[in-house]
Amino acid sequence: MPTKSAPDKTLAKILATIRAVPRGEVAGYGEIARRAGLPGRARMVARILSGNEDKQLPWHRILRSDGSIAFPKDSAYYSEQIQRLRAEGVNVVNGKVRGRKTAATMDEILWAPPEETKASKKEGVKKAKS
DNA sequence: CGACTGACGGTCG
DNA sequence: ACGACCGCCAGTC
Repeated sequence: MPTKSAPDKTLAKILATIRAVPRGEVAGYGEIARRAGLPGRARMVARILSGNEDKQLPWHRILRSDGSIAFPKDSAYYSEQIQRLRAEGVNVVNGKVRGRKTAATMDEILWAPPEETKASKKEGVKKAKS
């Protein structure tokens, strides 16, 4: 194996970070790299994933920074990734993943955390709890 | 050693 | 919202 590439340590770190992504969650390439302590190595993460063979690896949870699928729509992986994500309860629309940022449903808005409390300035939007 | 490439990211028109 | 451009990093030719 001629290519020695990055130290196995780095590789392991990245893989570990990817595996650390909880089910039903998604993360960007750059995000993974950054979490792994490798800022600016987004492409390296992509390279690793491109050559991965580990089925255990939740590669489908890795998307672009804008939340879109990294594959062209005509790619087989494209649909597969979306299916896997949906299987985990992730909302995917038009090749893009809807994180909690985009409040798709009204429920999401009403149930949203006090972060965007701007809504609270309205009338009696009392916050509810589970 | 230099050019090309890629499951990227951010900016600009 | 979308595509064109440019910048980055590591690997391959």
